[in-house]
Amino acid sequence: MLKLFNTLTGRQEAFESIEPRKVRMYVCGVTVYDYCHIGHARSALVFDVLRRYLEYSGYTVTFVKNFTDVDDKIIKRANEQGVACDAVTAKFIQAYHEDMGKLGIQAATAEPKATEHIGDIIQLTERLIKKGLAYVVDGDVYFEVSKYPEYGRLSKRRLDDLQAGARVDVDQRKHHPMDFALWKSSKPGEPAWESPWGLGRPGWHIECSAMSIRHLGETFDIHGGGMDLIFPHHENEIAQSCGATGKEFARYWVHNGFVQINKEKMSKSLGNFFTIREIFEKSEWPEDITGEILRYFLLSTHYHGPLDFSDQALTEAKNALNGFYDLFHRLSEAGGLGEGDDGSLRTAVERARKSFIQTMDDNLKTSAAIAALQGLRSDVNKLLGVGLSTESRQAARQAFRSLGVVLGLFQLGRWDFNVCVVPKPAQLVLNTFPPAVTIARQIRETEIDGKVAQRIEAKKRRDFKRADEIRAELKSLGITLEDKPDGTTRWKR
RNA sequence: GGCGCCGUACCCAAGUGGUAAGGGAGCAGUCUGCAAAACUGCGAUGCAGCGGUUCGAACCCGCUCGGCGCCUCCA
Repeated sequence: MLKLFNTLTGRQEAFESIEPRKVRMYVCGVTVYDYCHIGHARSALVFDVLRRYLEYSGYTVTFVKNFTDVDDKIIKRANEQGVACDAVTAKFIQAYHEDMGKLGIQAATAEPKATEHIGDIIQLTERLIKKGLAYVVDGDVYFEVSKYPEYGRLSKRRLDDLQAGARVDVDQRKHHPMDFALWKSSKPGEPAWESPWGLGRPGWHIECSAMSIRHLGETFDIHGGGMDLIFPHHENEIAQSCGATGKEFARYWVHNGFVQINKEKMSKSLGNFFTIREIFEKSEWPEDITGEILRYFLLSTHYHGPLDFSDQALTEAKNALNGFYDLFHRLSEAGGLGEGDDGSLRTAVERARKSFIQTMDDNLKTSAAIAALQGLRSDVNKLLGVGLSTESRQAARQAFRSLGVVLGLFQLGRWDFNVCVVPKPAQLVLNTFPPAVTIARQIRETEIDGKVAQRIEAKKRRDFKRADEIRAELKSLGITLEDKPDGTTRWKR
């Protein structure tokens, strides 16, 4: 039974879906005016994993993630670059899909854009005005916070407290400093739509209410986003939606913690952010490996806490992952026969699976779930030392694959994590290159394999000096060699 | 000022009242021409600090300290 920390109640609660075996969830995506950084990646990944785990647990998940494609920052960016707003948003929506795709983040069931829901937004705004929860001033529409008595229940704030901390430059036309715009009249040159209040565009918060209600209904199961969205964004969504419908909006509110650099929140204003594509560009590893490293890193901490990003952290993730892929490679190789203990394997797999489920059920403790997989890795390595049947080796690999898919890990093929075997000299005529690798990688791997073959020859002549030179040369290029007992050599990055 | 998150070994990180998992790094050993991998062993008498509750606390309560965040756009 899955338990989730619900920001609304401040407690961890057993998750029960409204409809049996079905989950409807909404996650706030990004405002598309720039490339995404790792903070965005973390949020996207956390909810990607939540979705995967719900599906693993047998739910059918309707997962909606929006794009905010009308906003001050977009307008500013478009003006700076002298292009239309929709050129900016189209570019960064595509970039979003590219970047998140590299991280193995699955597309949502629906990915609506604010501009596609102007009608819904206007309708919802009218509904709020009719109910007396919103008022019109000079073509702007504001939500009147004091008319929603429960305002502050998500962020645990009281209007009085907020008022005390409110800044000086409050718009005097507002009834209360915390009143927020549902509809903004537009200046010339800005994107604008016809509305009962004149030409204008939606405020930020209203779009999520309109889109979630449209795609998921007035009450749905899970609403997620980064912790910085709790106030005011999600607070305002609740006020609008519940105000308009008179029903509960989302039942479980899930928020992820920040990615930090040197203990500080990663943010544009501090300039301490790394974009996802920047990391891929700078990575010394190929794209699919870098993606898995990032995923492993981002999941190595519980989603609710802060996570410090650093080169060292990435290296540690890579090292930890190496151990898994080394094992997968061993599992794929022939040999290792002997007095196999296939029953012990089944026991180990079952133990790992139980532990994995138990920790994931406990508010998605991915760090502990990974620990369960590490335990299985250790168990399988030991069993392999004794010997396992071909069937058991396949079953072991399959166990890692099937649990790993929940985290989006361990799906790469036996060759793809840069573990390759150069055959014995007699077999050198055989081409063993994997078909999936890129041309660039093939060329580099060809060179490596040439060196390795030279070294095997040197070893045959018992010219260990030459053999060690080649090893050192490759080591300086980040290539590690492993001589296997059967005379073949395995290399990896 | 209000609200919230976090604080466990060199690093990451479990544990949520019964006497500190796991991984990475490091060191030592087995193996190896040498390495690598794997395996074995070592590694916090202590869980930010101080009090309290308890037979017993990293876990519960109180206070304090430290880091971060939100209250303005922010994943």
